[in-house]
Amino acid sequence: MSNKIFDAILTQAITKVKTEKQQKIVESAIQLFAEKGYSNTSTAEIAKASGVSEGTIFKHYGTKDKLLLSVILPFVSELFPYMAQELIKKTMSENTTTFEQFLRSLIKDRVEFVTENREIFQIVVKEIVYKDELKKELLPYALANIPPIFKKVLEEFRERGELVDLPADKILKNLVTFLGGFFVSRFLLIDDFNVSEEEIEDAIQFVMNGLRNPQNNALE
Amino acid sequence: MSNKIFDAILTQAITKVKTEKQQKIVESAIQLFAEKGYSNTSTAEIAKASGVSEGTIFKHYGTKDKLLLSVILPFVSELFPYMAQELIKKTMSENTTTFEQFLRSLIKDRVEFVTENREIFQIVVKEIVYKDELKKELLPYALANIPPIFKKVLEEFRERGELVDLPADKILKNLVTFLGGFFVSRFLLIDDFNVSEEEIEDAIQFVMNGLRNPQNNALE
Amino acid sequence: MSNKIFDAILTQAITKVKTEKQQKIVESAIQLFAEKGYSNTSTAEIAKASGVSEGTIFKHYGTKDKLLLSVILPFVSELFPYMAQELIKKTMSENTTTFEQFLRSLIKDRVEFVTENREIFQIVVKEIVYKDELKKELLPYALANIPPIFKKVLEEFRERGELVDLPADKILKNLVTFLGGFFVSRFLLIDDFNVSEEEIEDAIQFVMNGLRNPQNNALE
Amino acid sequence: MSNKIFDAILTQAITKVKTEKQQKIVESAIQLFAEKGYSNTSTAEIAKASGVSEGTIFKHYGTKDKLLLSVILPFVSELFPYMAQELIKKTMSENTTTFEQFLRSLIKDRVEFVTENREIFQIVVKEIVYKDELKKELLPYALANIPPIFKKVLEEFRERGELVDLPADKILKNLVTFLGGFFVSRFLLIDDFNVSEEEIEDAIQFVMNGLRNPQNNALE
DNA sequence: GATGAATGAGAATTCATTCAT
DNA sequence: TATGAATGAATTCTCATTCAT
Repeated sequence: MSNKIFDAILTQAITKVKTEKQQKIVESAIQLFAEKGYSNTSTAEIAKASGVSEGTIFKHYGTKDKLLLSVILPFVSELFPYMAQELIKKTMSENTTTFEQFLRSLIKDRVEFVTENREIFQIVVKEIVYKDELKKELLPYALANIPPIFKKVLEEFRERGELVDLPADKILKNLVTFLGGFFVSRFLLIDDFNVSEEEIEDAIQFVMNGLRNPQNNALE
Repeated sequence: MSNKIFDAILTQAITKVKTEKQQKIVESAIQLFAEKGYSNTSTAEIAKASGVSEGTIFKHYGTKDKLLLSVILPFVSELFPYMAQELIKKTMSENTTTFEQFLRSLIKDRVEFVTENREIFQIVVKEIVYKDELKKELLPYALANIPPIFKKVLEEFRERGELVDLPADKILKNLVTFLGGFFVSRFLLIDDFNVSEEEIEDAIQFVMNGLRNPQNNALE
Repeated sequence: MSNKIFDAILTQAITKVKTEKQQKIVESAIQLFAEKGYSNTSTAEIAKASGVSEGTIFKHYGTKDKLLLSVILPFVSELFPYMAQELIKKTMSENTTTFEQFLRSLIKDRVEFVTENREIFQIVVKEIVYKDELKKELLPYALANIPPIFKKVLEEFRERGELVDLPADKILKNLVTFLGGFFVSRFLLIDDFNVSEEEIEDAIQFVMNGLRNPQNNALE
Repeated sequence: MSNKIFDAILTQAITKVKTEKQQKIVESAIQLFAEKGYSNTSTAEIAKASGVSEGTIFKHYGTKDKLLLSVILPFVSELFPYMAQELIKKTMSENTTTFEQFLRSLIKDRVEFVTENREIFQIVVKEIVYKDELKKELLPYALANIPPIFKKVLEEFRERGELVDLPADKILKNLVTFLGGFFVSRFLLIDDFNVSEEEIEDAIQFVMNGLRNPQNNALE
């Protein structure tokens, strides 16, 4: 997020002391954006939902766009760097000596995080899918931050002999595809209020072993 | 799609002879909706892009909403039932005696189909993600059509001893999660102009075998 | 007016066939802008005054700014080139053998023109004074068109021995200062409905006895 | 300026002790009004430019309109009466025995004054041109104060045989037209940072040779 | 069937002004 | 005295939709 405006909005959103009304504006905005999407939510609705005049919204956030960013940026800016740090920590930690343990820990941790921030997660995904500008800002940022570290982790585990003998790139691609599908389907398509332990275990088994019957080794 | 309006629009969209202008309207609408999203595309833009007056659009489609459905419905109404049929056919076909072959055939076939209809695919996904009403209409429809047949297919292959010994439900969930992630990431997030054979093979290997090193059988 | 947008608006304003409502919009805009100034006139007022919905105004003119230009540009684009042509014609004409005759003819002609377009004249002057952007567009344009030709004319008359022996630049500056003051004071400050012959003659005498070569005593 | 509100604002603006913040408010207001015009300057801008809260502005000045008057009135109320006094003094003074000397002295003095108060001059002219209400207040006031005294002065000089044999009214009209054009063009249209001696002399020569009695050939 | 002028409801945004602290 | 949060009316502008031709 090299963009200066982004930085300005972010620091303001995080550091600035918020009045009660501002709190309510952000809360209402989060709820409405998550539910109906940014484009289908009017500032009048937000104002009404938060018991505030429209003027107040613009006094504090300038434009509807900046309001969206004020909601999104703290989330994404926490999501990714945090992930990066945790990835490394988990790899090294004693509790995650195997890749499977690492994966379990990662999924559980992110499920918890997204569960807590379900609505913002929905907004982010919806707008990345819908607003080209946002996609163009956020996607490169995400791609620049996560994959490199993830790849290192994967290489580490592969060297330990735990992973299939494929380039880390390829492993990463499929893993991210599955995890992306997992989070989006659970937290956006089906508004699943809690992802069960069992479901997580099933996912882990799928990632680790695939669908092939282990007894049936006749590779084609 | 129990909805009568849907049916009416659908039959009209499919059966009715289209004038040249109507063709252009639909083409332009598809392109613009795919690019900018339904909410961010005005009828004025569509009119301009298709070299037609705004009046004409409404003469033919009544409302902007119906225009969207005229674009989407033929696609989804073809996509899902067709898939169902093919699924069965493929399972039974001689060329797809193994699950892996079945999977390969399925993915290739759908990649081809979505590649050809990339823009409508993008519209459908975007609006399912964005418009709750559409999600509520299409998702149940899709869930009612695909999973049951898919489950049958999976059970068939499991009985043949090719698949891991888990309930078809669980297998299905993870498989769909991955395939959903695959198509959305390739055709929507990254506007990939052609998905390579290699990429497909990698995906198949991932689904079939997972990430675990086959040499390392130390199950935890 | 090198600006492309200006050209586009100008040609559209001149060539495009106007509906009755458009006529009324322009008429009302002219009257209100002249009376209250552009900044102090709302599009709602214009809509009301012209018996049209606000939407219609924007359908035709896009923005309030473009409406202003649609009103102003035909006037200025006619005013200056026309002036240039006339200036030369008058100098050469037999009826204007002396500078005084030339001056009289010029003033009368422009008085007539501005009298007919009094309101637009007021708008132009007001906005040049008030809107920096417009001043920056229009002033250089005016300065590039009028002075050079004017200077030639002055030099011609000076060579004929009719004018004081000063650089044409200096003569021009003072002449324009006076004429500018004349038109602005009569048509803007005091909303004078008709400038009398007598007043014009007084002005001419004022100017002449300043510019006339004292050696040249041949009073007409 | 018969208006009581005007008087109240004026006396307050002149007599009341100003806090530092008030000083800054007025300074910023002057600068912004001069640059962008009253209508195009928001109180928020003024607040920001002067490092003061918006509340403070309204605490002190009540309305934006009154702030404008607080800026303008001290200027005009000083400008005109002062001019009147000076006019008489100059006529009688020994240094200004001729009309030309009087004119030179007058122009130089006013050029100096306006140079020092360039911004307020710009505000006054802009708003007189733009705001009908202000024009209706100030113009009659100016017309009631200046012309009568000016006329007396002109009559005095005419009786001395220095001026052309025309009614003082007519002389005045053309003189004011030229001087008005002079000040407005130099200090508003072209933001001339200093009007040169030479330019002033040229203007005087222009005026003199129009007004000077041709029988009176005693050039200074 | 096609046009395009016209609409009016609503969208985002601005702004002078008020008021509790 | 000074603040700045809050307001609501007004402003520019958008847009799906209607309708006479």
